[in-house]
Amino acid sequence: MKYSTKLSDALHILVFLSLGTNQRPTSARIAKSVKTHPAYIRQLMAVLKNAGIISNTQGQANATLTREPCEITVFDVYRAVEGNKPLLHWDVDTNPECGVGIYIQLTIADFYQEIQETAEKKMRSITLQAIIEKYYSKLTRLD
Amino acid sequence: MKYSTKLSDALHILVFLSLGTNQRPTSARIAKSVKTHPAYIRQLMAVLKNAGIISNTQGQANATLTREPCEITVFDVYRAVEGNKPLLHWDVDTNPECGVGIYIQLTIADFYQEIQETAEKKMRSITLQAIIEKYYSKLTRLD
DNA sequence: TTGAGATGTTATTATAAAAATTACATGTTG
DNA sequence: CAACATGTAATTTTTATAATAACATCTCAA
Repeated sequence: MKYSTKLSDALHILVFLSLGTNQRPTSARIAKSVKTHPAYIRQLMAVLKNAGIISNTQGQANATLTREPCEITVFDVYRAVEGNKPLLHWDVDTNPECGVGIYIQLTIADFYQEIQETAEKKMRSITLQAIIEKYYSKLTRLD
Repeated sequence: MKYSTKLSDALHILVFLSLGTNQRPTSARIAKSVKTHPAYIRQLMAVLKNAGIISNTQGQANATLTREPCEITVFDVYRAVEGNKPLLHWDVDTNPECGVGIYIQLTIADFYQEIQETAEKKMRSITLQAIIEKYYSKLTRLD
């Protein structure tokens, strides 16, 4: 399949909103920046709105963050756009007849869960604020 | 796309080899346990062999681990089968005309790298030995 | 009140990464 | 030599995702 870039694109949207250019944040303008289709942006924004991360009104291009960038974490956005989809996938379809098969995968699932929690903890520690700051520093000095 | 289960399947193979049943570990037998195609198992085993995790001889079904299960980590297997593929993917194809576009994604890439390293550190801490032990404990008591 | 322009939402199509499968060369052993 | 195994490349199928289309609904200003 294609790789999911939903998290990246959703973060892109949030940074775009934070920058607050003098132009209204229409789905068309954001789509141009992300280089994608406006409808896809609207879909992501609907999800972000549903998760309470942004607010919006139909008919108007007035999307804004519902809270400060320092209070929005990468994990909030990940959960919003990816739901419960994990980073690693165990093999659901093994042979149930073979005792080894299913129990190995269930064991692997346990360890994947540990890896997931570790990654999620890290995601919780990264705020939109941090992303914006690093973005600005990239703009000024080229590091 | 489909989700990759290469890591899970490769770990499955390694546990299968560790268990050391009285039957030879042919790709056909392992495939039956994983419920997949023998050629796919051979492909994964070729990768594991190439990474120095197992040894094998063509024509014989004599695959074995090259080192103790406590010296093989989940990360070793991840690197072997997934190469440099990361857990999270930033959006490579943004608008270069829009300063926001590419620099946001480069910034996101930096933070993804941090998340990646955190997850990899965790993966390094999980050994095949630990998986085998947990597997056995699942077999005996049902937890 | 009407029209331009915006979001909201569903459905369909295209893309791409992965597993499944095929085919066959090559190696091993009895 | 025959049966059976791995090694490997090529092709096909599957499937999660992005792209796109279509249209309802909302907002605002002329």
